[in-house]
Amino acid sequence: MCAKKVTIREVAKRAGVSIATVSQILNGKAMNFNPLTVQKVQAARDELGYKADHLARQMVGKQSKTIGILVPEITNSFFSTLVKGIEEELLRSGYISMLCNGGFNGAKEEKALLELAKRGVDGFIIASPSISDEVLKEVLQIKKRPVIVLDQKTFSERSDEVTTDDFNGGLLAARYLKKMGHTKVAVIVPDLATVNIMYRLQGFLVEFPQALQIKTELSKSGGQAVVAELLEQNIEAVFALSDELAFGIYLGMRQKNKSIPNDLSVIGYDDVEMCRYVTPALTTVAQPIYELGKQAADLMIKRLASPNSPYVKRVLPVKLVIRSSVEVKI
Amino acid sequence: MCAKKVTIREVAKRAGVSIATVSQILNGKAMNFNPLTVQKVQAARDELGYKADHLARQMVGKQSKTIGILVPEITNSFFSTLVKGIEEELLRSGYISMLCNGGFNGAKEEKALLELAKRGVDGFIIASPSISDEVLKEVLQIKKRPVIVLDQKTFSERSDEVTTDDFNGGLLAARYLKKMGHTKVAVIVPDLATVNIMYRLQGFLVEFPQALQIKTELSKSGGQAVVAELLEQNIEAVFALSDELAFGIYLGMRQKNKSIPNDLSVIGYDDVEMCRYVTPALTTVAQPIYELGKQAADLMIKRLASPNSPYVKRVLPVKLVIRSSVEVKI
DNA sequence: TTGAAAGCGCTAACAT
DNA sequence: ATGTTAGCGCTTTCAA
Repeated sequence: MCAKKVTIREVAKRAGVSIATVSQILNGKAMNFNPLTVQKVQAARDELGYKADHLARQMVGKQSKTIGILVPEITNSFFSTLVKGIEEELLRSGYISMLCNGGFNGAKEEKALLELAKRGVDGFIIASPSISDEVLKEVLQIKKRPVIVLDQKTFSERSDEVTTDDFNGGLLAARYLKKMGHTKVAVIVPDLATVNIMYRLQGFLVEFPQALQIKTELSKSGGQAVVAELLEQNIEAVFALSDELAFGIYLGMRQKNKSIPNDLSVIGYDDVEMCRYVTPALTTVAQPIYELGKQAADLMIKRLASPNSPYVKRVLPVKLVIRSSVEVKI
Repeated sequence: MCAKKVTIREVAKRAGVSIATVSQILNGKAMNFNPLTVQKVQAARDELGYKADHLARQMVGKQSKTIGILVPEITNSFFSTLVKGIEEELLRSGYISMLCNGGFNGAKEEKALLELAKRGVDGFIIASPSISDEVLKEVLQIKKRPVIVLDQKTFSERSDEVTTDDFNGGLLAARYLKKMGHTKVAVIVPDLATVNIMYRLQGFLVEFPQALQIKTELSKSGGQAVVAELLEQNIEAVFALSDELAFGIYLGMRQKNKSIPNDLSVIGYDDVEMCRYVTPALTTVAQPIYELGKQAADLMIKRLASPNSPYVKRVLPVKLVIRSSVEVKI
């Protein structure tokens, strides 16, 4: 009812002890105190509904229990489910997420990171291909706060890391295409290449070293733009390095009155939710995106708990999900 | 380079003035000071690269420049673009977003809101159908922090509000269907009905009072589940109260080997990005989702600037986007 | 076993 | 025009 904030002082007064005692007892050091005192303090706290003020606490150097998250584009299904995974795992441990959207824009990302740092986040989870190492280092150095780099880019040797098995993903896609009897294949390569995407490509090229490589933007419209060339070159099957790209190809094909998979087989990457709903349903390499987020959060929580343990790298498995966008030619 | 935090004291020393002077000058009260002093202080700040500590500032009762955002499901395209709009507008004014995902779960939402409150957010932007009024009020009362309720639910008369013209949206959909010659129509109604969705329905029913109403969950799988009944009842055209629902219907239809729009016309709501990429491209009522987010953020910023101005309600226009999922029968 | 007191970095009222 | 000082709510030595 009454909106007054109850402070530690009131609890102390009510319990008839000093504020120091209250602080101690309420912070896990109860064992050093007379059980009776403990009792009184806890009772007082409960009666008054006392909750320690987060901000005051941070000021004295405690954790903020807040993690900064930076993604390039929350609107992208991949990142939104990633964020969901992170956010849920974090909240479970009492951490909260501060989200920033970098928009693939270096300057904005830097600003966002700085703002996050100002608010005293305990750590950063960063998934952004365009963030530069220098910015990262700069932000990092302001205070010794842990960073977890996700998927998009390797960050030297100074952080934990979670990735998926990109190389294998590429391989899986290629093998499937080969098995289905395709030989004249292409792969769409983003102009803004990141480490993990390159691994996918490498995996793919193991089976199809001669594959036609077409560069474009890693987005729906990027995919759409590439259809003309695909058709000109008489490509049978194309490996899109992301589902987004594949969806763009779908649209491009429809606009040219061509059909998938008759006129062109396409295989995507990510296994975003919409893959099932698109026509024909998109065959794709599934990354455990939600799990990726959870793992990242988990790593962060562990790191915060023991800041000096050696850096960890986790790699999550991928798998092929066969649906209807690849023609069976044999 | 050096990770030490530079405090106001060092700036003061360097400039040869007191910390109070520094604080004043750096907080817009420079006009009361000797230009020379101002000069010195600013120089000192720049040389040292001083940035006021956010937390210390908050402690003395300043704003945190942080807004708490609660959405039910960030994974949903509608909410992710909403969040993007909010986040971008906020960041532009130096505010940062703390995002929580409610997951349509009252308890989790409450927890999230409480965590946000603990971190001293200046205000809340809440878009969640399942949040109860009591929880909202409770959180609100802890401190007098403004709330903006978005879309999903009206929150008594104690907050600003942004919505879109839902009634008109429903009307638009109905009129189009009628104009295209459809008479045997259905509308999918979510079992968890929110105010704005009800308006859509009402608008639709103006033109089709006798429309078949089918209840289901407001999600892709909800849409999928409803296809059987649609077919049984020989419905010609269906109004899905959200694009998600429509996508579900697409899948359901494909599974039954039926085609859209030949066997069933469908019209969606929201105009999520995927509408263009789905086959056939989905005709839908477009809400300016991104704009909705921006407006909400804008409202919040204004409210924070003048806490006592009268509450505002903005309603944004919607429009019909005609694509290929409705059959032209005339 | 408990309490007094010194900050954390900043702002704002009050002196000078 | 500028400096002094008292907090904000909490944690943490250090003494008692």
